Amino acid sequence: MSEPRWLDAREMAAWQGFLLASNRVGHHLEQQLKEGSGLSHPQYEILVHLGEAPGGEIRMTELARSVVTSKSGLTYQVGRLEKRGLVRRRSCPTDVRGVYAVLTDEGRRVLEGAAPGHVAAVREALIDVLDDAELNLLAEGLGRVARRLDPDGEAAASGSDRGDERGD
Amino acid sequence: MSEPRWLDAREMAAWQGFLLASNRVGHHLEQQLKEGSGLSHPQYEILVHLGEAPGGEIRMTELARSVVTSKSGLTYQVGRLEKRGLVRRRSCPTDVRGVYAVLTDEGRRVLEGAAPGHVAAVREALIDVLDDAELNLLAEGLGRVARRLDPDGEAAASGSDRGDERGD
DNA sequence: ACGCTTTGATTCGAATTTGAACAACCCTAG
DNA sequence: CTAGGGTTGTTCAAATTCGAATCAAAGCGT
Repeated sequence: MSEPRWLDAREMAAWQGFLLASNRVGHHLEQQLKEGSGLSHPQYEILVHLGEAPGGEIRMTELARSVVTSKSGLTYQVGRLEKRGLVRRRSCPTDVRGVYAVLTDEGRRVLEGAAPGHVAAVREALIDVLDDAELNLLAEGLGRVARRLDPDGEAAASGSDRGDERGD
Repeated sequence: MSEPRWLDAREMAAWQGFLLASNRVGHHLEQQLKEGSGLSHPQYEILVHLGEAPGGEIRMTELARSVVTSKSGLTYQVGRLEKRGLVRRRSCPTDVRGVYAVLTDEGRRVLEGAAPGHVAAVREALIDVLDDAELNLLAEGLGRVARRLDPDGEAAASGSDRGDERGD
């Protein structure tokens, strides 16, 4: 811990690229979603997860783990979605405290309406800008980065990936 | 605009990796900065830019362009930094409306105190997790992605990079 | 059955972000 | 010189975020 190892030019470029790309892609998608379907990105993510879950319902806590926002943030966003009729709350039969978030028909409709524009935006902003090698890097390298910072278990499967592949 | 081109498995993995890594690295650094120096990431970025500017001062509008936040967001954060004595405001002599944000001695001290821990965190979270080839791809690929989404000039220099390299 | 520790979800207050509206000002064409 | 158009920075309200505190209920060992 003597003199800190500063970043050389290449490392700096990588860091700057990562930082800028994160922010700009984030803003770009936020924008697209908002004007395309009136959804924020957190909200869209919630709908996606619900749409893929069997029965279209997930417990709040589990949902909070799959999504970027905190627990209280999730309560807020689900409340918002509920007010728009895209999601419904159902209390868990086996656990009085438990609450399921359930995707309504209307919610599924909105989700399916929003998805094409969203993937198109993702392609335009990120995927289609990169070549094969670069795509692999994002998947492998950044996957590794993300996994190392996993708030949950430090003990990730030693295989190249975990089992929670989800769509978009 | 017929049937949208969905993401195949590899593209999906890349997108997920990028998204997760962005969020987790962001949170990680935010956390580290906050408890290391009581600075938020936006605030730290402001100090860095000021620290590299000649005379340690930059016009508000120019600063707003270099940083992630919006114009009003910048006003807020500079106000915050001013209250902590790390930044001072100075009105521009040639333009009455103009305002320079100026790094104070105390501000420079705090910046220099915060920098080592920050780069260490950046290394730990991102840089040191990737090998040489991956760093190069990251710099090139995400640099390209970021440049394409540049809110300012669509007309970027055709060279591989622009001239605004900044430290961290 | 009884305490005690965890867990599930919400509520609350404080901090932050954004875009729109605003007031003041610069500059250039005519 | 002077009106019009663009700039500059701030203010404002609304939306969102987070973490800590809260409250009820489940799980557990005895």
